Amino acid sequence: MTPEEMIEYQLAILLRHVTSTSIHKKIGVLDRSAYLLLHQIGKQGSASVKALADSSKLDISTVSRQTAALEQREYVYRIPDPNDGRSYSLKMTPYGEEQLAEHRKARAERISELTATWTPEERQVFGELLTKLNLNFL
Amino acid sequence: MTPEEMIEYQLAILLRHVTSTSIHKKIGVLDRSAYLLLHQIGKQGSASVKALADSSKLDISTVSRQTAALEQREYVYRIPDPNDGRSYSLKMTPYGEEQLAEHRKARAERISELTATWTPEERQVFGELLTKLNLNFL
DNA sequence: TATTAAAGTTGTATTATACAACGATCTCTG
DNA sequence: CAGAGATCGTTGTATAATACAACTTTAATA
Repeated sequence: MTPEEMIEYQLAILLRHVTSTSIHKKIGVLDRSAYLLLHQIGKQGSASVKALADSSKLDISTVSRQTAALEQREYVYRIPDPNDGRSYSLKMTPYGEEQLAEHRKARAERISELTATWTPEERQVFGELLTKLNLNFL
Repeated sequence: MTPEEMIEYQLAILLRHVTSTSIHKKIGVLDRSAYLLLHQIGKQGSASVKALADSSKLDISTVSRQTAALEQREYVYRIPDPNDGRSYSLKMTPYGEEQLAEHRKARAERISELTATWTPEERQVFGELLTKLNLNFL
């Protein structure tokens, strides 16, 4: 098997694993969508629905519903964009920040478990290669 | 950011990327489910619905529908299990083998593109670490 | 042998997603 | 500067993958 074949196959398996452990037995309180959106909002300080849709490669209608859910659960609040009456800035509430931090911690712990037998170098290299792969997806 | 945090975040992103490129713009003809099932059947020569459900960590009802679809498209056929009247052995048809091979090739090519700037060692290491991660999921 | 368990199918519900239609607002061109 | 067309966001609808529950048939066990 070539490395490319190994990667593609293992990615397919990984996807299956991760979806099956995240969809119904979600880690922590946030589902993957919520987690990624909060992460993105946190990284940028604030973001519009459109910006989130672009960066997550989801349809704006999907993100609209997801952000509405986040707002309803009081993870985020929205302030009207002063420069554009159609648009909002979504910002995290302190509660949202807290939930995100907690969630990230739970996820990182899960990774620690899954890589318990790895060397620190392996974890480092794996993280870097994943990052590099994701950059090339864009 | 710790390596664990980097890994968990990049995995979340990767999952988003892969689902968005696989669900609606599926590579080749097979969707991910079909691909993984065929792969599994191929690896073991044949498999029952139950065995596939176990190894893919999906509900048996889900796999039942998916294998029915595979059968309907003539990628697989079923022969009754001589030792168990409730069960079938699913085997790939030559056509199914062909489609699987083609699909794997398309996927591997996609990986080649995505890792075009990587060194061969990086690809090798990444494939190995992914494999190791998946083993720990079980 | 009678009861319980297991394999598979089918019905139903949920969830994440995309696309389409729409209202409100913005931008740009004549 | 007014109207046409583009854009932001929401909501309606459709689809696909999934799980759970009910059921049938067959096997295993007590």
